[in-house]
Amino acid sequence: MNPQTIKVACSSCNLRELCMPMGLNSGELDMIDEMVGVRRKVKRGAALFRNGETFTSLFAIRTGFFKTSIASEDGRDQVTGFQMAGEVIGLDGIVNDHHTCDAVALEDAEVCVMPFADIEALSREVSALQHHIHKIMSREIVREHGVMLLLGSMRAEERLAAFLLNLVQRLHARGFSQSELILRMTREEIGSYLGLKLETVSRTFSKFVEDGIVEVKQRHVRILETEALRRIVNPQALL
Amino acid sequence: MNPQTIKVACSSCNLRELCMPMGLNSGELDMIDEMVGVRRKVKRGAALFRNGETFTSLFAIRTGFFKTSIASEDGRDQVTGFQMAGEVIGLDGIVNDHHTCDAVALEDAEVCVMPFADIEALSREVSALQHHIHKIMSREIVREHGVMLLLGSMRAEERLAAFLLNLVQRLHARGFSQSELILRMTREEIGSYLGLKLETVSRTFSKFVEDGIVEVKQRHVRILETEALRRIVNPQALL
DNA sequence: CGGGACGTTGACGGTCGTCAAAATTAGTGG
DNA sequence: CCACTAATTTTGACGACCGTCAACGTCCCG
Repeated sequence: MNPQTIKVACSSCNLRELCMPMGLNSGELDMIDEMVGVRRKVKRGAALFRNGETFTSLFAIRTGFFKTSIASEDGRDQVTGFQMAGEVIGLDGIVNDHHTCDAVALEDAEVCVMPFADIEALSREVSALQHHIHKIMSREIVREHGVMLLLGSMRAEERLAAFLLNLVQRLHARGFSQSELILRMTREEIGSYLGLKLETVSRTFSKFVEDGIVEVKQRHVRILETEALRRIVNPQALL
Repeated sequence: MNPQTIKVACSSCNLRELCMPMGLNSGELDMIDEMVGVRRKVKRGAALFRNGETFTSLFAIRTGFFKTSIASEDGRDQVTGFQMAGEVIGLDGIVNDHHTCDAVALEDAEVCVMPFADIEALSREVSALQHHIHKIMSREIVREHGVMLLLGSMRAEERLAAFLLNLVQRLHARGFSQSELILRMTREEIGSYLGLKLETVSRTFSKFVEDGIVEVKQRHVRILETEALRRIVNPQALL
């Protein structure tokens, strides 16, 4: 059997609560199973889609870790997000029928391919799915507002602290440790996301280690003082 | 008649092509007219909605100019966008049924109130409307990617040049001049949006004036050298 | 075992933030 | 309509933060 077309029902997927609406009856679940046509495997370093490619589907991440990034005409690029299991990517492609960013796997990954035409058709039948899609898009808008706040008003230490807290919180929601994580991205990719140069990211990690807030061994990070990170993000909130 | 409940049909609104899907038959247009319940006037300085308020409706701007902003817990705030006629605001509220930002009118404004429950109901009937809503949300996501690029990788001059070009382009699409505009926001609000302090915004304007690229008289701006602004945004693209 | 990608650290400089003061404008009430 | 006050804008001086450039160290994969 072609590994690209393995079929596993959404109704029995353990990420169901992350990417699908709750409270559907079995008939509705069957329709969603049918809509999610195929799985696709993406090797580490490979692109799920690239800027300019025709948009046909949204992708729900089953396993693995992605970054999305855009490039300006003069070659600068900006990482716009890091996505993990249960999150949906490809929303940028809807408006103009082609993707406007690159989505690259940072570790071997598998995604569920959801043809957008099918999503829209099914949304007209199942209002819970319709509302779920709207929520996913709204959530992405709200997330980006938070990134704008970070990029627009925070200093390097605040940015990195906020980044670590956000990552570990999302990982914890998926059953991983609250205090330990493995970074799937390079210092340069972190820097691109946070609007910092890779040297500044490295220095800021070193500062946190000196202060006893985290332990860092390459990409393995152990958070020793979550509260200290919170205070760094929100210095005035103590007053 | 209560001015808050004046009714003017979408089908005869001259902003139709900006906020509504094209190619609807008259029956579909009637349904949309019915969904857009009321208009609402918002005085300059007043809020259309505020962070924490219950989300019920999206708003299409008929006249006027808005800013949206979020506040962090420690009092910093970040302008997340400036919106003008034909644009839709309130999308942030969908995900958690309450708004997560403030929308404040920067000049006297009038909006069309579109109850979101009605939008969803009608979207299930009219697939062109459904797709249009998806596009509006996707467009906002793509716009925010651009802001992230700006905040993450551009210097002050590049940010302000990109800001002016974006504003004048959107105004031109609404029939205004390609080279002249009136800023409806303060230097501080521009700075907040661009991740700069108001003094830096002011200094950068002065620099552009020295260089003969723009004329600035308070909030009135005349662009003398559009190409120079483009080169500032994309310095390397010339090579 | 070797080469290349990745990460760390140091020295230095530039950009932009901070603080301050003055100028100009806008808004308010008489 | 005008006077007065508050808000906004401009400009300067100075310094902090972070970017740049460079060298070195470490890890991973073939």
